[in-house]
Amino acid sequence: MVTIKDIAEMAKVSKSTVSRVLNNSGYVSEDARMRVEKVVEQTNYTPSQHAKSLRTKKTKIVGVILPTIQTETSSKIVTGLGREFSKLGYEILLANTNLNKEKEFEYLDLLKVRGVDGIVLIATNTEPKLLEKIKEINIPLVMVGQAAEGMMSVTYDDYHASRELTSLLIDKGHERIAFIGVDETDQAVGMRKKGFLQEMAAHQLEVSETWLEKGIFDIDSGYDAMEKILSNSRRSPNKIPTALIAVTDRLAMGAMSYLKKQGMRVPEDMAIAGFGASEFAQYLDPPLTTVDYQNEKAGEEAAIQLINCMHSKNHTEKIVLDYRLIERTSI
Amino acid sequence: MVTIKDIAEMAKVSKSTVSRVLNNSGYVSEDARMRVEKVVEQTNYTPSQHAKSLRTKKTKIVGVILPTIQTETSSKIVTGLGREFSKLGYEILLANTNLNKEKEFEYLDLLKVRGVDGIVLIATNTEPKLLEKIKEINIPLVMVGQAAEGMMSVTYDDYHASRELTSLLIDKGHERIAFIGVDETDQAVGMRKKGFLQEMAAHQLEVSETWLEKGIFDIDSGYDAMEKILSNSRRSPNKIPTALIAVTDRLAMGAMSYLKKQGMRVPEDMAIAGFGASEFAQYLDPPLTTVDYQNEKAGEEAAIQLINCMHSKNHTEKIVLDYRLIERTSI
DNA sequence: GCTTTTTGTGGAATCGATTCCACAATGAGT
DNA sequence: ACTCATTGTGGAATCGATTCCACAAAAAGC
Repeated sequence: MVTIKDIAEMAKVSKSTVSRVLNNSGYVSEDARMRVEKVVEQTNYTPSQHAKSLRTKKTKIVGVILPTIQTETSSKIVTGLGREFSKLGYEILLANTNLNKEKEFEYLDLLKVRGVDGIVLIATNTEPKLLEKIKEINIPLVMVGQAAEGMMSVTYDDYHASRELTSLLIDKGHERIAFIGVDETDQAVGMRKKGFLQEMAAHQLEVSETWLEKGIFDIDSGYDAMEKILSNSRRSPNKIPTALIAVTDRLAMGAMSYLKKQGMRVPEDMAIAGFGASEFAQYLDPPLTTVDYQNEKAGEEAAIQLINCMHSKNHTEKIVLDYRLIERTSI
Repeated sequence: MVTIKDIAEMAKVSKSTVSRVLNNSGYVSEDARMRVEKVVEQTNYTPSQHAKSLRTKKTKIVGVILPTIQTETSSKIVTGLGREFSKLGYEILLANTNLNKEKEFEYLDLLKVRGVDGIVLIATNTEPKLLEKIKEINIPLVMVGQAAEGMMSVTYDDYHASRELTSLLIDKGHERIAFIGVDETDQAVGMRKKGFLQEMAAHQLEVSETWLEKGIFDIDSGYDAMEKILSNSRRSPNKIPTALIAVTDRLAMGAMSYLKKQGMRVPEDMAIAGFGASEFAQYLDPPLTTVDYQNEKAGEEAAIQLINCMHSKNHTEKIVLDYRLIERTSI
C-alpha cells in the first residue's frame, strides 16, 4: 500500500505539501504541485479513507435504514438516493431492519459508531421513542415517507391523493366503497384512510364497518381482506360494495385475484384502485388504476436535503411531493 | 466523544488494558476487567471504527456491486446477504451501477479505497477486462449469478432448469416452442437458451429462427418480442409456435399481455413459462409457470462463502444452487 | 534600503485505536 | 532458596492522513 509518506519522498517534498496539493488548500508552488501530481499519477495513489476519517471525522458515507428492500417503493427510493449521493462522492451503507422495529434502534447506534455523515430513514412509524433516539444520536437525518415534529422529511401527499381517488370513484357512480388499509401506526398510510373517509363524508356517503379491512404488506393479505369484506357484507343485503380502494397495489392485486376466483368481474362487479404505481399494475387484467408517487424523486429530494444539511447550507424542513392519478380500466 | 483514553483514566488502568478487555486478548486480572467493564457500561462507550480500521486494516464492511436494485432478483439476494452478514457484524456498502458497465470498474476501485473486507458482485457479464480488474484489486470477492475461471461464485443451475422446463412443455404435446432471451454477454442466462435448444434437439424437434427473439430486462420488451415472433411466424403457415419460454418472468408477463390484447388464450392458444419465480407470477391470469431460484438463499450462500474466505477458512470455490419447477396453469 | 505582507515549505502534534516489548509480581518446580 | 514459567500491567510506537505553527524567501509598500 502506497501512503502519503511514499509520495512525499518520491516527489521530494513533505507530507504537508502533498496533503495541500491533494486538498487544494494553502500555498503550493506550481513546481511542487506538478511533481506531486506526477507521482500520484504514476503510483495510482489514493489516500486511505480510514486515516482521513480519523482526522476529519467525515466518512462520506450515509446510512440508509429501511424496513425491507423487497418492495418497489424501497428500491426506487434507494435508486434515487444513490443517484444523488454518488454525484458528490457519498456512498450508501445499507441497514435493512426486515420489518423489525427493534433493529431501527440498533442501527441508529451502529451508524453512529460507524461515523456516518448522515442518515436516511425510510420510516414506518413515528413513535416518540424513536424520535428521541434520533435526537440523541445527533446526526443529520431525513425521514422519507413519514413526517414528524422537528425532523426533516420527504413525504407524499397521501391525504389529497386519497381524496381525489375516492372522488373519482364517486363520480363514476359508486356509493358503496370498501377500503383495505394497514396497521395504524403507519401515519402516512393512515392519511390515505382519512382522505377516503372524509371524501366519502363530504358526499354524504356512509361507510359501513364491514367494508373496512386491514392487510399487511403482501399480496396474500389483500386476498384475505377481500374475502372478509365480501363475506361480512353478504349478511346484510344491499350492503355489498361496488368498489374497492386498497392502500397498496399489492393489496389491490390480491383482492383482484380473489374476485376473479369467485367469478366476479372487474370493474363491472367491483371497481378496484390501489396506491403506488407498481410496475406490474398496468399489466394486470384489467390494468389497475393507481396513484403514482414518484419514489425515485423522493429519494433524490431526500438526498439533496440531507446533503444541504450536512454542509449546513440552508435546507427545507419538510418536502411534500406531488402525486399523479393514473386512471386505468380497473374502475 | 468518549475515547479509550477516557475509559482508561476513569478505570484507573492504561489504554492497553482497556483494549485487552475489549478484545478479550492477553492477560487481564478479574479486578481490572470489572472496573473497565463498569466504566464502559456507564459511559456507553463504543470504540471508534476509524481508528480501529486504521490500525487493523479491517472495516467489517463488504461492498455489494449490483446492476440495479429494482428487480426482485437483486433485492432478494441483498436481503439474503444482509441476513448472513449482519450475524457477524458486517455491514453492506451499496454500489449500484444502474446497468452501466463502466461503473463496475469505478466501484471496484472505490471499494478498494474504502478498504472493504470483501466484495459481492452481482454480475451481468464475465468479460476478461472485468476479471483482470478483480484480480488486480486483490480483495476477496464472490460473484453471484455468473461463474468464471478462478473466481468464487454462487450460480443457478440454469442449464438443467431450462432443459427440464422445455421437457415439461414437450411432454404436454408442444412441438413448436418459441424462446425470448436477452443479450448474449450474460452467460448465465445464455445457459437457459442452450438448455432449451439441446432439449429440443434431444427430441428431434426443430427450432425455427423466427421463434427466437431477444428482450432487455423489462416487461415492455417481452411484449414487443412476442409481437415480433407472431408476425414473423405468420408468414409461413404451420410455423406458429404453440408455446413460449421467456428467460424472465417479466418478459413472460409482457408476452402474455400482448397475447391477451390479440385475443389469444393462455394456455389454449399459447402456453407460457418464465424464469425467476416473481412474486407476482402466481397472481397473473392465468398463473405463470416458472422456475424458482431461491435468490435469498443465493445471497446467504454467497455471504457465507465470502466470510469463510475473509477469515481464510476453507471455502468452496463454486456453489451451484438447486432450482424448483413451479408448474401453474399457464401451460 | 528597510519594514511589512504574501508565498511556500517542512516539522511535529493529533485523531483513537492496537500491539509489541519491557518489566514486575506472583507461583511452581527441584 | 534459586531458577523459570505464568500473569498482569503500562509505556511507546504505529497506522496514514490533516493541520497548526514556525520560519525562510520573495514581493510589495513607503
